[in-house]
Amino acid sequence: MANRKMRILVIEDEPAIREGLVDVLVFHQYEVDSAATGPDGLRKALTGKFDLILLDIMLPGMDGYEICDRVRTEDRDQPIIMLTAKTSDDEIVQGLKLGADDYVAKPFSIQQLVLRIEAVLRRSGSGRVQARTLTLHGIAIDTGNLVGNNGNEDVPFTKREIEVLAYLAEHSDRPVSREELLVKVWGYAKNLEIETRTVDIHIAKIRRKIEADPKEPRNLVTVRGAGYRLLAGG
Amino acid sequence: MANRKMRILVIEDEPAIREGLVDVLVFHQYEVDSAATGPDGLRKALTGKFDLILLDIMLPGMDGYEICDRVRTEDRDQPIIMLTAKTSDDEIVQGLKLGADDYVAKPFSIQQLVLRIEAVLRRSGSGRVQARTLTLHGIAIDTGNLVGNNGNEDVPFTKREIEVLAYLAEHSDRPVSREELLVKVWGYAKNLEIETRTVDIHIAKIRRKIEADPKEPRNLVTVRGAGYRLLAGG
DNA sequence: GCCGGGTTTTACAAAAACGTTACATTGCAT
DNA sequence: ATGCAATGTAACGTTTTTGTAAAACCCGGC
Repeated sequence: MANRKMRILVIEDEPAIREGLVDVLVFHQYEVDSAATGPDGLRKALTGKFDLILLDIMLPGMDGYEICDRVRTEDRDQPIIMLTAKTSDDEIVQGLKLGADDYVAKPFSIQQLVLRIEAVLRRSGSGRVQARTLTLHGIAIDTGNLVGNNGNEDVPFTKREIEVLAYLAEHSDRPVSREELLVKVWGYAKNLEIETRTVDIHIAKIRRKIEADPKEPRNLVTVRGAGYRLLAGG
Repeated sequence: MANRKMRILVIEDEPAIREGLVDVLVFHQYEVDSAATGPDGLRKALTGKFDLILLDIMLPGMDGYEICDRVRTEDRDQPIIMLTAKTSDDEIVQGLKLGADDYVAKPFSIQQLVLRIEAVLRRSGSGRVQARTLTLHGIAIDTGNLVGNNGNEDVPFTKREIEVLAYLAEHSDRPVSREELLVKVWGYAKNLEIETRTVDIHIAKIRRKIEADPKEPRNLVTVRGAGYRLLAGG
């Protein structure tokens, strides 16, 4: 599973959008299949071979909610991203409640969509952290090779550390709580009473690697009462 | 995301249902209290500290309609969801007339109920402090990151301070009393003799952060005898 | 089995936030 | 002006949150 191509199914009736999505995803190194109708999409989805399903809500023959529901009945862990035309909260909430992992409101930017796709795939445990470079104050981190370079020497990171950093980087507009990290990175079930300090420990270790002065962090700051936040830019 | 747990009161006489509801709601991250009789339920409901009340109609001592009515007389905005055993239109209509925000007919699926709860809470907009920017005279406050910026430097806020500011901002058309803040932000029960100055202290601390001259507040003013008021705009 | 890197728990220290008490000050009615 | 109730706030003790060293644990490779 390490480096095989991820398989994505696109269920979308509008030809222009469907073909555009397929092209973009192929360009981004995914293996892509597509369906133009609800029933056809459901049939393909139920083969269970896809790492992710991109699912439009408005479809001829069968709407996205029902497909989502039926696929999830079959496979609780099938990652699904809903494509919703409206931004109505109700619609989004309904989608998420039916088990979608994320939703993207149309019109969406390709970049946005690809980010979400990578996030969902990583979360789903397929374990692929997109190889890229995180540029912080005083250090650049190659998430693919698990190493950083501070201009002086290479600094090795563990996989877990990179996962934490990648998640924080993806949500660098806000602080991320320990609970959220436990759920999204560690895969703990939500709602459990928490009695672990493992997040803090990992943050401390990361800080020792990425901060010139870990006591005065400039990259990975604590927002007391809310969580940790990675400051973008460098 | 600086948010507190939502508080829900369950008023239901049948122990099995009541306890089941409590368990489910606790699991869903709500802070839950319950009452088994009408009078007890009314007493708790009138404390005003709950973001939502789940109210059975058939109750010993006092029926759900009366409770709904009396609670609504006290607080027009108290969100209430009725639990009705019958699906009779009359019953539902009567409940909605009396001001219930929604009704759920027994037997209901948990999923269904949780969806309704979330919908009502979202509509009522109470509780969770959503990330946004409060723009005041001389300072802009990012409630998601718990920091303000006065054009010169970053000013950190605590969670409680942000909750108070957010509540005042939401009701900036009028002064908000200390008691109301204690109920809505601190979660104290209403009608208790007050012997704490903690609200004043927090106001003082907030003023030191948001006012150029805390002695002459321009953003957070005192309305003697009525409470505090946050002046919008900047 | 044993070793070793990575991870988690334990245990304690430090820092920040919180609430109370005590007293000062202000505004308003008389 | 005087008195009283409401408001402001400094200072202190308590609780909660966060930081981190050190020990325990876990698991794959040999």
